[in-house]
Amino acid sequence: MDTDRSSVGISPAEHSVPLEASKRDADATGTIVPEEDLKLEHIPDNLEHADFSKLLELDEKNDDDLFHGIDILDQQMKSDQGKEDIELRVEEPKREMKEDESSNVRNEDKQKLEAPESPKSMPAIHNDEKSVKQVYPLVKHEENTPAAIIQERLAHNLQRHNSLTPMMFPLKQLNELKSDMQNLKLKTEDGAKNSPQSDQNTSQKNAESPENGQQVTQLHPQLLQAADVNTPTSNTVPGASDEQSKISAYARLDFQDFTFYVQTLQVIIGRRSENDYSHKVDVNLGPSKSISRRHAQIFYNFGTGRFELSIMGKNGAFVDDNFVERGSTVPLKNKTKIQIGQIPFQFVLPDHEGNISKELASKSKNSTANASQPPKKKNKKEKEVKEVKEKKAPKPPKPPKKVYTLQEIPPEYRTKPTCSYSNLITSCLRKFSTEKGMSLSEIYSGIRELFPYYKYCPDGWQSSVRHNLSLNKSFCKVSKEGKGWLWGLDEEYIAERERQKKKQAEAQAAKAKVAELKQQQQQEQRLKKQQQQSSNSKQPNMAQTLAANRSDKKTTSMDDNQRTMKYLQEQLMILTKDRKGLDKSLMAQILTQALAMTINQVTQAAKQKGISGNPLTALIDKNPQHLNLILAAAVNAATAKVTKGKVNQLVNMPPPTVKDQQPSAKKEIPIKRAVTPKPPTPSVVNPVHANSSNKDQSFDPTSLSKFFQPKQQQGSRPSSGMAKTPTPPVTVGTPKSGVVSNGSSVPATSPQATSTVVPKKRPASDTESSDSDDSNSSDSDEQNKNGDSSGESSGDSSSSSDSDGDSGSESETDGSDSDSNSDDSDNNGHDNDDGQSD
DNA sequence: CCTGCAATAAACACCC
DNA sequence: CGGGTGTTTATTGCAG
Ligand SMILES: [Mg+2]
Repeated sequence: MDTDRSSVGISPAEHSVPLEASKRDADATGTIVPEEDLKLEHIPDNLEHADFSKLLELDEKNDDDLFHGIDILDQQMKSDQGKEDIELRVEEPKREMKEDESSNVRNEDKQKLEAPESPKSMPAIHNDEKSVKQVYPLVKHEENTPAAIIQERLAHNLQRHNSLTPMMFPLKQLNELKSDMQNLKLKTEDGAKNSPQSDQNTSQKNAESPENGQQVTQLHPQLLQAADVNTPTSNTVPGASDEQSKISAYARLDFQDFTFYVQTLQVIIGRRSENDYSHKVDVNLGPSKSISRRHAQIFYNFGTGRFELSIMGKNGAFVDDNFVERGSTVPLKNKTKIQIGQIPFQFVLPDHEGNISKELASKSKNSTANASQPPKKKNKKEKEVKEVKEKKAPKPPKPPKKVYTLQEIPPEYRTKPTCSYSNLITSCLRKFSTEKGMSLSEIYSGIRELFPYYKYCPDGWQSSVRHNLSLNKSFCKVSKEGKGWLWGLDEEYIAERERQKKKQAEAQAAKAKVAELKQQQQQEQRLKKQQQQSSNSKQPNMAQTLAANRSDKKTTSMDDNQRTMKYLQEQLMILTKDRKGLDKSLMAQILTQALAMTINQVTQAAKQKGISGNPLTALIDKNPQHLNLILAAAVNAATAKVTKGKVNQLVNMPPPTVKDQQPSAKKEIPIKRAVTPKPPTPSVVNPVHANSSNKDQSFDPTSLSKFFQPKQQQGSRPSSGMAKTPTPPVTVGTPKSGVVSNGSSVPATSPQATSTVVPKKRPASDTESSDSDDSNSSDSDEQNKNGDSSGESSGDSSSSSDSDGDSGSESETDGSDSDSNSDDSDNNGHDNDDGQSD
């Protein structure tokens, strides 16, 4: 009964919801977020479509009832086609409800749903049944045998058509396979005796449903393929008595004495005695009491794309010789051995071609190659959650987690949200976190709140969330609480990353621009040539003339650009005369990037300064040396990038060509000494400036060059990173605004200074400000301290390199190997110390 | 074909 | 001992 602790703090919403996993433990931590924060609105109340409403109803019922959902589903589908579902009635005249172990009491509800209307089409059905039997004479069963019952079932299965179907196999040679079956010997031999007739022989096949047509398809397009193939006419009676080739099914259950074809997405396996019509059983395993009425269910899990087996029977079952307790659900692979009570059987999937795989695991259970999934869904986007459900086994140990059945999940929550985990976590923290952060379980709940999909799907996502928290630098531990940490966002890092992204985008744009210019240039040249030729030859013909004119026009307009480009290219060539062993393609990349960077930076700088016109041209005219410096810096930066740091200084900073400036000033730039975020204040002083006229002021070499530095550097990030303050506990709460504007120079502005923070120890002089926050400061401070002192800080700090790493591609190499080790160890190990201070 | 990235799964180490 | 947490790694599939 305990509800998941996570839910505790977080959403009231959870209550109303079916209730999810029940984990329990209310540990102290529980408290946390103000409940109000989370609200739920997932409950679908807007379903107007009849189908939906049915689903809803289902939702409200409890587990047991759910199992019957199948009918509903089927029915719905059928109804679409206007078919019959009569058979149901036929077979189960009236179920008196009662007995079923747990609670079938509510079955009736469902029944209403399923068997609403009229029986008019009945007749046909009957025929079908007969035909079926006829068709497959091979089977001979006496009335009460399971086989007989099954057959009965099949008969109506015939009519149902499966809508969402995984792939089916045409069972042409089913029979052949059976032989293999024999191989299976489960430990049940005796069982057979016990339940004498239970497993008699009978082979049955279910005919298949007719049109699985298109509507169904939408959901699982592929599923159908196979079906389509065979389905043709088949459906109801495979009229052809001679060949059973028409049968199609998603899978097959091979019993020692008979075969059951799984032609619906869910099949209930259990016990049913002759007169007992109280419950529906697709596969009757006979009267043995060791088998529950609804002992197991085989269903197709759309989420995992495979069939799964849920054990509901009290005595559990054996799957591939391993005991599976009640309440558990296990995936079924091709040829999975299953034993319920004393009855062993094997689950067999069709092979890809749609044929039954025949090789079978005759001998050893070797590795069954193909995974179990028969139908795979093709578009991943539409992934659907799935589920199965189950209940908790009282005595056996654990209350597994509840698994939901497709029908149980509100339609709107069946598909996985597209956003990435990092976005998921970020928005969760932004929305629910307090300055202290959120605990893992709170994050889980927050995410479920944000996207109810996660309430219904299997827990793998939590692993992903943890993985993200650890790995992604955007998330940091803010403070410690009991078991784990409270997580928060590292706004600084995020801002930084964003900046970087932007920059990259710009660079790309610039590159594109360069490419464009180049093309134009080429074109122009071509035209020129043509012109020349033509003129030489004789008189230009019309076309040529026109072309020429046109080109002229363009030319003039782009004259500037061309000239500039040409100039830049020339300069670049000069600068890079010494290629230091780099090959052509690399050089090409470097030059292109350098060009792009230069253009980009100059343009931007000009924009900032409000300079209009073509800044490059202006620069060329007014201060070529300066331009060269920029080019040189760009080349170096591009080189570092392209070579991943192998080569850092392709060009000597004091540019060869035009040098004569102040190498000193610019020199510092390229390296990554990070640390001081210093604005380019240095007096700079330099000839250049001097030389240049005032106008140039707009371009400050230093500042520009800065842009070209490999990466890390910039602003705050580095400093913080290095400093190690593992990012001041940022708080998540306030962040909204986010981003810091400025970029380059000082980190200072912390995004939202608001909370916490306080860089703490860190000798570094610089780290920016310490913001003070009154309110939280105290707490945060302390926490910070802890954090710092604790290993973590050390880890990070040590990893200053790593900080670099991520940002810059170049560092990759180094960062990865050596660093990681040391860092890691640090991190992990240390955590403890601090720990409990709180 | 290679690289980078996000999603997944899991193995492990720790802590309660 | 067992579950919740954090870290890491390996794998996979997609995208550029
Ligand atoms: Mg992290």
